[in-house]
Amino acid sequence: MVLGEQREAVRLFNNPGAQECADVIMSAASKRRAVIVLGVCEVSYRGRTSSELAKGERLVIVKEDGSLLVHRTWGYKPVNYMPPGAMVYAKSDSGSVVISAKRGSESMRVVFYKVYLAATLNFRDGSSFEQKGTEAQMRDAVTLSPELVEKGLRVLTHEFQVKSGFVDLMALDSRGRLVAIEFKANPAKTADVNQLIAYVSRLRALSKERVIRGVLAAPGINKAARKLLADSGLEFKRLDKDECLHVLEEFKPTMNLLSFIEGEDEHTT
Amino acid sequence: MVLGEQREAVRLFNNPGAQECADVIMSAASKRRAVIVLGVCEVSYRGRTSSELAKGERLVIVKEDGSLLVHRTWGYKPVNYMPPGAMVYAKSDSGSVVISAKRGSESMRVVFYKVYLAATLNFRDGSSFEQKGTEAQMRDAVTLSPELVEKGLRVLTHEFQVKSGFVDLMALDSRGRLVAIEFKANPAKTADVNQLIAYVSRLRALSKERVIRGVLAAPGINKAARKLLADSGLEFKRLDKDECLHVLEEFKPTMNLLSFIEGEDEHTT
DNA sequence: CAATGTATTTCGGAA
DNA sequence: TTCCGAAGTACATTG
Repeated sequence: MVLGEQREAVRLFNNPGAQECADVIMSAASKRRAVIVLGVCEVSYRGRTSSELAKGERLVIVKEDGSLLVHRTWGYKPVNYMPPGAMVYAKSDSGSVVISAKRGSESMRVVFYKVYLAATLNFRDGSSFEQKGTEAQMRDAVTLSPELVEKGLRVLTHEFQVKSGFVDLMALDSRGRLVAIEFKANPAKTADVNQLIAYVSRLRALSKERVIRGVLAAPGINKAARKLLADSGLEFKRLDKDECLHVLEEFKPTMNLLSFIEGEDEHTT
Repeated sequence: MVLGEQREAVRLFNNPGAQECADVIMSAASKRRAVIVLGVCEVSYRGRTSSELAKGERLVIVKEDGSLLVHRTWGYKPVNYMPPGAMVYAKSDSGSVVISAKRGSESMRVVFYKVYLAATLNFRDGSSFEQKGTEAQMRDAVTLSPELVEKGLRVLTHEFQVKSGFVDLMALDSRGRLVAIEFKANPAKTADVNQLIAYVSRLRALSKERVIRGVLAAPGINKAARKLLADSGLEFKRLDKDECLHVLEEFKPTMNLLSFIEGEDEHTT
């Protein structure tokens, strides 16, 4: 493909026969290389559910980690797939290419009646994927600047475990009341309120004499969720993702969060 | 690609120049056809979060609905993507191919420094995707055969709305107590118990004199969830997916569920 | 290893 | 259109 180079990043097989195509897939699998196959196929899956997909033209990707994706020409999600870790086999069977994938009790079978194109990928891709603006970062920002939620707030701990799960952040307000804070990076929904309800009721069961506040901190909240929250005696605090990122940027030069928290724990005796 | 046929399912562009590649993508977009591009690219995304992905060899799929996927050679999920509905543009810029996608406040930019292969797909795929063994089907099976959960159970309604959400199935047990049933197609977790807790506490608030039972019906349950369930005075009922499917198969010849339920509603005055 | 919760969740259905 | 919850969720993280 790329003449003059040692490594061939892409090797094409145009209109391969069934046997050739099966060989290409098996050979790629043995070398831990990804393969893409374009053609007419049908797919069946047995495992967590069962599914059947009748004949049609699709793109199939067999990845080097054993994951297998069947993509149509529309939609974000693959119409059928196997998660990473599957054992993938391919064979020729009466003019068709049969790709089978097994992973525990799950199995998938793709039958290609016609293959337009197969390509093996010998790709290099060591780059890391950097992402900003997640829920964890909102929590970190509030840990660094509790006033993002309210003035006088003091952070006690994060990921505090109760039976129903983990409270994102536990804090004390200016009047000494415990505050359980649940962060959401997206507009809060009823399910998120349920989560907070469960946490707060657990906390109240743990300590009946203390006043426990529950705060849902998110960039927004829908109407039903807001109503449920109010009815449950809990609070909403709008928290902007950009503000949080801004705070993190400010603190970044000084220290990183991990060492900050670890250090504090060590100094607190 | 397929000689002698009118339609060309796959059109290949081997080592295309930047301008040619951009043209191929724009032309495919205008005809609502999918394109795949193999090559060296970097990706940035701004929107719900921000992300940067440095240079590496990847497979990019531009689909006919405007979705755009950047796949590495491993992993089920695309490393970067735009959901369906994006406006996709491509242009050549100083030897590189720049693909931009916009959708509301989200935007993505893929820069290809080298394209090994581009292919436009003129695919036919009208087949429907059939799936069996979902949570909704478990609920339907129990509606048809309430004894799957327990003897003497009578189904009242499904998707009963309370403030916290929708109760999968409401029923009366043999002693006239209300039973709220939550189905899970997968082994039940703490989060599922929290959901049931929220529903049952809502129902109890609605009718203080009635006894309300809460049942979590799933093929299994993990330990923590089972403990939380017991502590909350709720019940677990193991429900096998295959049994449910069996019931559905049995009833299938007689009537379909929809007409069954609709009909019952009409006759109930 | 199991369990827990996020996700640029996506997707479909119902109000 | 908005809202809601399931998903063959996948995935990272932590006990």
